[in-house]
Amino acid sequence: MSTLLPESFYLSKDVLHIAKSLIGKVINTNIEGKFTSGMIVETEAYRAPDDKACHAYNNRLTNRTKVMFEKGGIAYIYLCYGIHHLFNVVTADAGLAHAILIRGIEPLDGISTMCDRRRKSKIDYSLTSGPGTASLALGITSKLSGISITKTNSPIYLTDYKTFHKERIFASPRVGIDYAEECAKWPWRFRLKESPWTSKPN
DNA sequence: ATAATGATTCGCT
DNA sequence: GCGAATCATTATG
Repeated sequence: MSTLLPESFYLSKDVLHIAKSLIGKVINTNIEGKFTSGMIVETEAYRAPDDKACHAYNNRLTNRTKVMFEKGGIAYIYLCYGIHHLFNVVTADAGLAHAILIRGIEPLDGISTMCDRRRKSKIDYSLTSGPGTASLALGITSKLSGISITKTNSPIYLTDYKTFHKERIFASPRVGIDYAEECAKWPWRFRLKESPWTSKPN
């Protein structure tokens, strides 16, 4: 059996370290009576105040970003391009706006439910690769932003699963953040090497 | 109160 | 490869 990731997991280390550690962990969702889960294969770290790509750059505090300033172990979910609900894990102590975007998962349980939500008749590699589609397949919406992810009775929680050697985790620049100038080059995107469930290489 | 925009995806070429 | 879809969030008046 896999064990629940405790709150201390999100507080003990730097967000970059935790982003790497999340590769191989499992995200479980229990939403609208349906249980789904998948192994995380791709993440990106966002770290205020000096990361221009982070919504909370320079500790900008708004109604949306305030969730990131809370203590680690909760979900930060927001709508992008008016269509996609992107799921992030908040880390670090209260006052530090650090978060990790989940960009890709490998489906494990509830695959038929995920296909329904994605309006696909059968499973393929596009089912959960990419932050918007992964959230959709798992049933995650922005209404759930701010909830705890460290309780098994929560609609979203993470569990331990596999540990990969660091040689199998590939770091590269983040995508979709050209506006962030020099920060756009920082290798804060982490992928499981040779996993077909990640979005394509940069 | 209003207007601009984006941590994306999908369908067409 | 390119562009549209589509709306909460944000900054500004």
